[in-house]
Amino acid sequence: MPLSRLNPEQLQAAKAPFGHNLIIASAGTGKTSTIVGRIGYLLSQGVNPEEILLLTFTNKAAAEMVERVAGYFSRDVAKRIEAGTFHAVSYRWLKKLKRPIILKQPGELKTLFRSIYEKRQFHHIGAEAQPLSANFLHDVYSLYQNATLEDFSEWLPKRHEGQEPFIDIYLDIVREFEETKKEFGFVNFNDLLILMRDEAKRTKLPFKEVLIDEYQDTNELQGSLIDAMDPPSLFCVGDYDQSIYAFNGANIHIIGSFTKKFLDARVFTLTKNYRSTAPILSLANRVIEYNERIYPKQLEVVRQGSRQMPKLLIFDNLLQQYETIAQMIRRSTTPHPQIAVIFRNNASADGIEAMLREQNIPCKRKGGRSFFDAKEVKAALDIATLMANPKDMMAFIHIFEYAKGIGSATAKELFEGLVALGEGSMLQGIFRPKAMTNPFKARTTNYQLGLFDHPTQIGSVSRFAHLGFDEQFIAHPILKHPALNSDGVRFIHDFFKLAASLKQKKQPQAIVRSILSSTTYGYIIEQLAIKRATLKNGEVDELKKEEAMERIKRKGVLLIQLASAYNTLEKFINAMVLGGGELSEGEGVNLLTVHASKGLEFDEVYVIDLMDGRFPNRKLASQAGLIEEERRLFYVAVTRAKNLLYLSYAKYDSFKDITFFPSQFLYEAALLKKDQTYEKLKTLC
DNA sequence: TTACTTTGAGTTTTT
DNA sequence: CTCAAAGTAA
Repeated sequence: MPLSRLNPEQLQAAKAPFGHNLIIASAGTGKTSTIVGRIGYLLSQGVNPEEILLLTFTNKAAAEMVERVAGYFSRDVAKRIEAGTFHAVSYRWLKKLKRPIILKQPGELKTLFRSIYEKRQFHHIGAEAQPLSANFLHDVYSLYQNATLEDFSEWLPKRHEGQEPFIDIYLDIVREFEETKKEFGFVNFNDLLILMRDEAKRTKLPFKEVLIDEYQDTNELQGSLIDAMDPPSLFCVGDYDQSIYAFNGANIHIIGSFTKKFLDARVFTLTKNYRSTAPILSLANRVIEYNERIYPKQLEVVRQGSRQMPKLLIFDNLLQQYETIAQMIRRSTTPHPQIAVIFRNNASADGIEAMLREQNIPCKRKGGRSFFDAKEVKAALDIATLMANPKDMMAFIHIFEYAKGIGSATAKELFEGLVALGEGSMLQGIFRPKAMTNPFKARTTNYQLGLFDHPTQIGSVSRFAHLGFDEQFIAHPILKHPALNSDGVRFIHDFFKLAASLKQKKQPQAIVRSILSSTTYGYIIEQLAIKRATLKNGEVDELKKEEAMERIKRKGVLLIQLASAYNTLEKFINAMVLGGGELSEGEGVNLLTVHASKGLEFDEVYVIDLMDGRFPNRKLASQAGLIEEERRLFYVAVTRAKNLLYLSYAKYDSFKDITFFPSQFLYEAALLKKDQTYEKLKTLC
């Protein structure tokens, strides 16, 4: 029973009565054990696993907790618990309710937003300020959805000065954006939560208790979703000092006002730290004391024995820092997976990774974003997406843009042509096209003036007869498109063949394999490799091309591996969107941003690049309240360490010729003696 | 409308 | 340095 392993204060929390329970769990106090214990307690009290909802910050965290529950009970019981991120759970529920939604990669819908934005004119408005750019407006809107329940027109001018004159145009863009998404069934991450909230308002969900991990990072949208679910019992676990997602609308007010919101609230505080040694903890506490306290912090160190002091490492040069740390890691007796290098900005990762590679030290880096951003991965997933959702015009366009002579405009017309030929179904349009003289009605009226009704002229089918394709294909009405050249026709032919073979398959892995070995995909990656190997003078470096091809193939292998874990194509594709960012590549030393390190622990930790401007990020910290958030980031970083903690900074970047001052947190940690530099840094916030 | 060239802007963190 | 936007030729 998981409860027997808990200490008295954890046990008290785990056995809390049903109701509104808040558990303040500082770093390393056994938060996960307490949640697992709580689930165990609920199950022992006769609550069905299906009636438990566990919301976590990452899907990995959810999987780990479910795994631990499985260890105490059975896999079958654990699997029936509804667990995952807010987004993943919402997605599953909306699917269960048969809502017609297609989850798209965030960047995709941003492109859609941009195309809607570009139809608008701004210059006729005599405003002093420049309008926000399309990308920026999209991000502002997305933050708005997460951060507040106010009207956009109220919220935006408060945050962006001088933007009132544009607000009507912005509202119109947003309206069309929402309408277009609805029309295609596309949803993004925010929509999942919003739609789920609407469902929760309409119908009572079957949960007896909702457990929320990392409650301090809940934003207004997530908060309103929980309110809408209105479960009979809440079990919220968090730590004020670890709130680091303000940029995503996280609001520490939500955890701070829990007892005001629920007058019957019970608060449990876990005070015993099992993770870190005393010197590490006291360093962390010294720094976080500089933030205003909401709850008093009274951490007790449990661990005794060897107590190595945290070490400050100072370097003259940035590269020297990376090099020396790589050497220290090489000489360390700590197993590599128990070592982490933690930094504020992803930019730090490249330097340290290169140095580790040089010394043959394997390392593991969160490769999620960059992996799925790669064009070759996108192309493969777009093809797969199209098989799962044949209505996805964006995926179709992305694929067909690779064909020579076909751009986004023609690709769109081809898609619409196929849909017309298939009487609403693109796939049917490919395989069983309706007899139709010309699927491109709109075009005939204003383009090339109907020339292509004559068999030998442009747009007629017979002009491709010499390419040697079978008669049935040559007769396909889609080939009547006047803009097509023989390259385009060949591409269409190969794609049709691929689509036919994919239609036979069900297993995602088999589908991915077919895609990767297809002529269409081969053609796409050939183009990508050539582009990457093209030198400034326009020549193609064959060696470079080979290398590019090699990298592309490696990603393909990974994609096949990823696909093996799923038994339907739809599940696979959506898991890639929902959990794609969590996937990491490689084995060995962990390279992590502070944000990514949340919830993890390591024997030996290096927090690097602790320079003013980088950490804290000066551009951000100068804004009100954000130096506190940077300080919490520092707190999260150092509290990852169990035994050994190294903090490092470099005085100079010789590549960019920048001189650095040490981070103010090093002074606050009393690793540096407060001097004029510190006084100067303080004035900057 | 596409394909290619040049210019220019930007580099925080994530589901 | 990378990548997107803008410009330009066909």
